[in-house]
Amino acid sequence: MSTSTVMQQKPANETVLRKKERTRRTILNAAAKVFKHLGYNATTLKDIAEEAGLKAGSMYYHFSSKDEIMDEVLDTGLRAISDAVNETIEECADKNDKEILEAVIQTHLRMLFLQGDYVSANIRLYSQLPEEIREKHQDLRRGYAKLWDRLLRKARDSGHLRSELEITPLRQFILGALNWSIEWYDIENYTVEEFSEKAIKLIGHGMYTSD
Amino acid sequence: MSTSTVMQQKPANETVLRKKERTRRTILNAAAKVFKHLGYNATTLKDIAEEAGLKAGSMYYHFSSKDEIMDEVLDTGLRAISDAVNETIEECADKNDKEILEAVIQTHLRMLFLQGDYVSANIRLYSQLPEEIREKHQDLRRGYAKLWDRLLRKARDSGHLRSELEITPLRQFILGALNWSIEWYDIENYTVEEFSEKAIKLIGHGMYTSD
Amino acid sequence: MSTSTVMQQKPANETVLRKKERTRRTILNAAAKVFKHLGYNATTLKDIAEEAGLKAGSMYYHFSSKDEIMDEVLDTGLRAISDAVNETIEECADKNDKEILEAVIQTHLRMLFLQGDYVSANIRLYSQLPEEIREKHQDLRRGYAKLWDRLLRKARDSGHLRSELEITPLRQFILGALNWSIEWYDIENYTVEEFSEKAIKLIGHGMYTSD
Amino acid sequence: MSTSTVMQQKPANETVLRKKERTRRTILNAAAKVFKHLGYNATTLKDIAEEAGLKAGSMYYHFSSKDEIMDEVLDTGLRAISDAVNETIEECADKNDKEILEAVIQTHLRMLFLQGDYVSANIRLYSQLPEEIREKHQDLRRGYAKLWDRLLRKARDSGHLRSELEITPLRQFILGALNWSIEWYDIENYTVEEFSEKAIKLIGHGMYTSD
DNA sequence: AATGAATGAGAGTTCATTCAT
DNA sequence: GATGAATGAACTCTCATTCAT
Repeated sequence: MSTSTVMQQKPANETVLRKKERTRRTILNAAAKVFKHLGYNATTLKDIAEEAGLKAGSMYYHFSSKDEIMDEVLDTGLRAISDAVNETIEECADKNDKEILEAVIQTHLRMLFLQGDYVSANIRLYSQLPEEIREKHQDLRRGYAKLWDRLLRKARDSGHLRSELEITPLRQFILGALNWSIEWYDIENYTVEEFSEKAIKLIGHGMYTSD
Repeated sequence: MSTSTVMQQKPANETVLRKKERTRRTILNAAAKVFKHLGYNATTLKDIAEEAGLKAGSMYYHFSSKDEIMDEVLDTGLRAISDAVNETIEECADKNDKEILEAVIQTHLRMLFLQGDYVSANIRLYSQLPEEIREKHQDLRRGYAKLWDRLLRKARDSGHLRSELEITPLRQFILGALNWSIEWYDIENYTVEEFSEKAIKLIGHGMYTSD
Repeated sequence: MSTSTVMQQKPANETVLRKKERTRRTILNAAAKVFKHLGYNATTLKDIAEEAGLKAGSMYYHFSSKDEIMDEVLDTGLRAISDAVNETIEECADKNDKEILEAVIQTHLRMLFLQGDYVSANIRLYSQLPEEIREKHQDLRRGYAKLWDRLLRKARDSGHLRSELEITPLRQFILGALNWSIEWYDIENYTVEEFSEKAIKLIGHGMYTSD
Repeated sequence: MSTSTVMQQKPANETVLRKKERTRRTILNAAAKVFKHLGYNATTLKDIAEEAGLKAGSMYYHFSSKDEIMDEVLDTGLRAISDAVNETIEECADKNDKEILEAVIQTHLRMLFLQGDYVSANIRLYSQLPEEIREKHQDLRRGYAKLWDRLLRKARDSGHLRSELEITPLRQFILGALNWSIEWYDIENYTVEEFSEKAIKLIGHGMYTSD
């Protein structure tokens, strides 16, 4: 009844909410990690549960199916990288299209390697998912692709890229080269910055001696 | 028991052997196709059997496990692309390192898109396989990687590639860009030759306007 | 601790008791309804809880198991119909055995169709219950059967029923015909009174033309 | 190559066919028995498998789901009783409608008590089945109901039954009384013939002394 | 060489039940 | 008194594998 009572209750309530949310997050983290490691089909709910520190059946209090977990991992990953790239673009408001492109490449790689398992799980698993799951996720993916297409088109229009390059295959080559690095990049060898620099140089100027 | 009986058996025996070999091949073809399409875990032996025109149990006469089939599909795929690349190199004995590299890129892509399902199954599935299967296949993979490394190093030493490029990441970038194309390349849009040309130009000269 | 405190607590306590009792009743009503609709096994505690407006776990404050709820629903249903029949008999003190029998048939049907879900849940579910639950309920059931047997025997002794009829099968036929009607009787077609009249005539005089 | 070879193969083939068919039948028999005893939901595939002498998973070689087994048990039961009743009618071609009706009642009861578990499983379980299964089975049920309706209408039109009786409720009362007997009839007390006679008398002439 | 038939291990999922809060 | 959260046992179903024929 006193103010203090109300204030005591509020945090209590919040704590409760946080507990559920915390467990959900724990499960998703575990799922992202295991999914990324084993792939979709080979990952068992038991695997995820063990990683999250609870029993398989318990996860049904938080999610209604394995697919739903996968859905959320996928979306979280793509939103994370998409948001980061958008933010990068905003921060580069005063730079030219080439500089923006390079910043975005770096951000894409940074998210791929440093940002938990969501992004990398998304990239690694997408192609091996059952149609049904992939479909639900398609719109987000397309959105990210269009974001790149806009950047590339702008850079081409402003004369930074060769005019004969077609946007779609270009984007696919670039993202292919970047994404594939998840299979082999070892942070022990280069920092993400060093790695990005290499990638940018190669994608930008190619491998041939320029003469 | 009579001589004639023995002589009848011999060809019969040969035919039997040939038939066995033929069925093995049929199973492998079916397996490559289905594995490529569905992935390792999602593919059932029944799926493969149906595609091959027999019953699941029958395959155990030819292979001792699902893994063994996968093993052989993987190896066949890598041997095919590896042999093709080697052959290309031989054919290019009189060309310079740059020309060889470009020919090899084209061969790699040609094998990926035109050569049955073994090569593409190998490329698509490798990363999602159980550790245990991947390990067995590692040596072959490494061999193919070294083959590329040799080509790239030679081209760099002969002044065709920028001297500051490190071989290993370079190879990984290139193969990443090429291999990833399996997820999106559509033969309806460009012939493999057109496609290769684009890839070579991009990898060779980069996307920037050269000045 | 002061008198007033005690006096405040007393009503408070009573309210609590009443509330507890009220919730118990709410749960039982919900249970009867859902059990009747879905059957014993297909009904989840969550279903009942939702119908009762609380959460599944909460019911364990009022009942110690699903079986206990079922027990009580069963007993309540049989007590209701049994009490109603007894009351009817009392009210018919001045009527003859035939008239009593007819009144009782009507009461049985009225309870079956108009009296909440307890009676109908009892009738519908009894036969599909696990042995263990059925056993606990057996005595009540037998009591109701004996009640009918007494009525029938008396009516037979007083010459209203054919003397060659055996009481037990007779009772079972009658109750069978009446109880089965729960599967098909539609209150939209006839009122319970019309329906009872039909039933009484049929059971009383049979379907043949009487000659 | 000789005729005898061909003839030897044929039985072999037949035996194989029979084996599969025999196991199917074994499973269905087991299912009918257990379903009848425990009800649909409480019956486990393990229960059925044990009764049939194999493992739960093995049944999926013969049926594709629990529901499919239930479907077939239901249909088999209704077809059996329906066929038997039709046959009875044919055999009674020279009898009058009343005699036919009585013969049919006896057949219905005979099937209910003597004819394996299919018929009784059908009668006992129908009302507790999930909507979805019930729907598939509805047509057959309706067919059987119509068969009775025809008999009853004919008997009424030919003056054997009271003219004021409505067919549908009459049929439901009769079948209710007959079917319910499955819950209590004990073959130790009366033969099916004795039992049928009682039923016919009661349904035909009612319980009242006729004056 | 191939098939029919069965198995057992393990998958995802459901649910009555428990218990700290 | 009630809830949120978790558990464990059991369920239906799938599948690689086996083996008699």
